[in-house]
Amino acid sequence: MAARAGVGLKTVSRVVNGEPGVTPDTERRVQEAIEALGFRRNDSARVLRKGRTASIGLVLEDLADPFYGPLSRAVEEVARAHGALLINGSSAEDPEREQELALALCARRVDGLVVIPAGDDHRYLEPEIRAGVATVFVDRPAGRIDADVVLSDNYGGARGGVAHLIAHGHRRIGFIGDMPRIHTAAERLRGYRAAMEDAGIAVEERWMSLGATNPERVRRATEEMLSGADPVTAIFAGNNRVTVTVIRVLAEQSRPVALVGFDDIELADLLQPGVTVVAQDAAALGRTAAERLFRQLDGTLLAPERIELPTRLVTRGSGELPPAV
Amino acid sequence: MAARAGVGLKTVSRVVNGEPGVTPDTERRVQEAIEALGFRRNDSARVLRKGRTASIGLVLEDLADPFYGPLSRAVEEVARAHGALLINGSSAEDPEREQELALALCARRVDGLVVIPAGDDHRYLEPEIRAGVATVFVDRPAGRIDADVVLSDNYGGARGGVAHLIAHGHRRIGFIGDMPRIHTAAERLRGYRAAMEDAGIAVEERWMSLGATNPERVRRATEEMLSGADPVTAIFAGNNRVTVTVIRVLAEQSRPVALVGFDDIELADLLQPGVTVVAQDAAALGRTAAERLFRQLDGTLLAPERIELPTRLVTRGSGELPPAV
DNA sequence: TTGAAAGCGCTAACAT
DNA sequence: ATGTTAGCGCTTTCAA
Repeated sequence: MAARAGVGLKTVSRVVNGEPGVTPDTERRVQEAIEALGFRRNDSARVLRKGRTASIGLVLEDLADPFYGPLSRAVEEVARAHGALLINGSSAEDPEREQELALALCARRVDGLVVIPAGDDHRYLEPEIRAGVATVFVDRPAGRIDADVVLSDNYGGARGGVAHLIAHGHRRIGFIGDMPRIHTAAERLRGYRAAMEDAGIAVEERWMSLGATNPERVRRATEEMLSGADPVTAIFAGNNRVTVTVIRVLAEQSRPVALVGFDDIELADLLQPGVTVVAQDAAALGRTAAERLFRQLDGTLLAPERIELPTRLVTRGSGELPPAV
Repeated sequence: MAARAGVGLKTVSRVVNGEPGVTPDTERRVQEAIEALGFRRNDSARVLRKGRTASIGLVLEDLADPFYGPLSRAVEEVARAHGALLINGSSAEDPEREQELALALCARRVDGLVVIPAGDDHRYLEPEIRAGVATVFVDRPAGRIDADVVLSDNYGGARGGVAHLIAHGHRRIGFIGDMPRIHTAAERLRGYRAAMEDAGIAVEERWMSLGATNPERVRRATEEMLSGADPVTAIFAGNNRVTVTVIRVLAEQSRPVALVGFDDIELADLLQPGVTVVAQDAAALGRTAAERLFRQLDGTLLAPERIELPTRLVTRGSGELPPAV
């Protein structure tokens, strides 16, 4: 490479990186050689030498979920603004896979890591963090480790949503959520209980159903709450997956059942009735986390913080239905 | 590291990589040292030496688009099955950004590249391909370069969808699509024209509108087609973004207008009427492309091929409405 | 079974 | 303005 241009190795390096101190004439000669020989810089070697990879990792649950797409995109935008690439992987809600992925990313020497936890113990990241890998957790808190966390106000959002149903006259309100080991699910359930308690309503066991969010289970849970002697008159759906299935089941019912869902859904406004939701801003979640990550990297070393983003109640009709007699 | 365990450098390497030829006793000593000193293998150096990175790149249009989420996830699954990580970036439909991203990925020495083209000239990838980077294009064909391509049958799908409308009595049918420079948009328009021609219908200019898919423009285009002397009685929407906006506009109309959309949409079955669509399988697109990529990598060197996946007409009501008088 | 030496492609530090 | 040297952390090769 250098030989072909008849210059020293370092000069080539200078040209490639646009560093100063090269005569226009030499530069041209080097450029020619680059073209002719088809030179392609090897960033692996560069990384090895410089210590920074200009890439960050994102471990999330499922890239195909409409909630994580925008989040991921927001992280990518911030990374791009900082000249970094994004490597991402899906944990599929499996703690082991989360760890495996996160450590693989660290072995690649990503500069930082944004993690949407599947597990509840992140001590395995301690050596990495000590070694300088910036780390931020999003959507759910880190487990057994002190780190930056960016969350939505799951508790407050759910509490507000359920209070909204109560304000519209409901007392028998069902809650269908994700597996209780998932932090967001637990928090939303807590919000549900709080709103009910605020209204002096004693919650019955059969009004609550936590578990996998696959359509079959959610359908069964919904149907059970709607049958029997004193069926619920309203349902609070714990996330977007649940909401979609509950909508399907409610559409088959003869009497109207009120519904408020956590997470916004596309076309929710066009259904009959429109679906009232507690919306969280997935993009803001991602953006905030990524910005925090790069601030860690900038050396503005700040103490780990817990940032909570507000949710927003969007009324569209389904949450304002009165209890059916 | 090696010093601490009192062994040679290579022995540590052997232990870390689980290579044979180490006494259990020595291995234990090395493991201890690893724990104590918090060793973390640096894959950058490994890559530099081995030549392969066990990672592939994915350049797509927008990770936040519900069409690309599942596609990306499918690519990731295949990569994972082959022990590779996925690095992905969004081109935002900007050819320059596509190129910048693709080349950045190549500089990182990804083993392969899956590209959803934004531009129509991919000669810039020739040196990379020659250097051994496996490359597959998805969703849209490569430009001015001979490479593997995995596509949906955009032409046939659109033709079938429009024929469906014609079969239900429509003759004045509008087509609203993406910018004509985008291959899928052009192909779908071609399918529209073919179906119309098959039926002996002379297409009028004002029935066709191609351009950006932002809500404002699509809304305007829809409203124009629906006004005037001989308004269209049916609309074929060129992709999921367009469909969503058209649904909104149609919901405001007093008379019913038939609609068939390209791409499936969540909750399309629950709207009134249900939305008839030409569905493509985004996950299959991604899976097929990624599998092809790894077959290139496996050395089963095959000649570049063009694979076309079928689409599926899903009737739900909106496409079966008769023309309103 | 183990180790020493060379080198992957690059850049930082120091000549010239 | 340009070149030389050393070394990033690992694996490959060959020798002990």
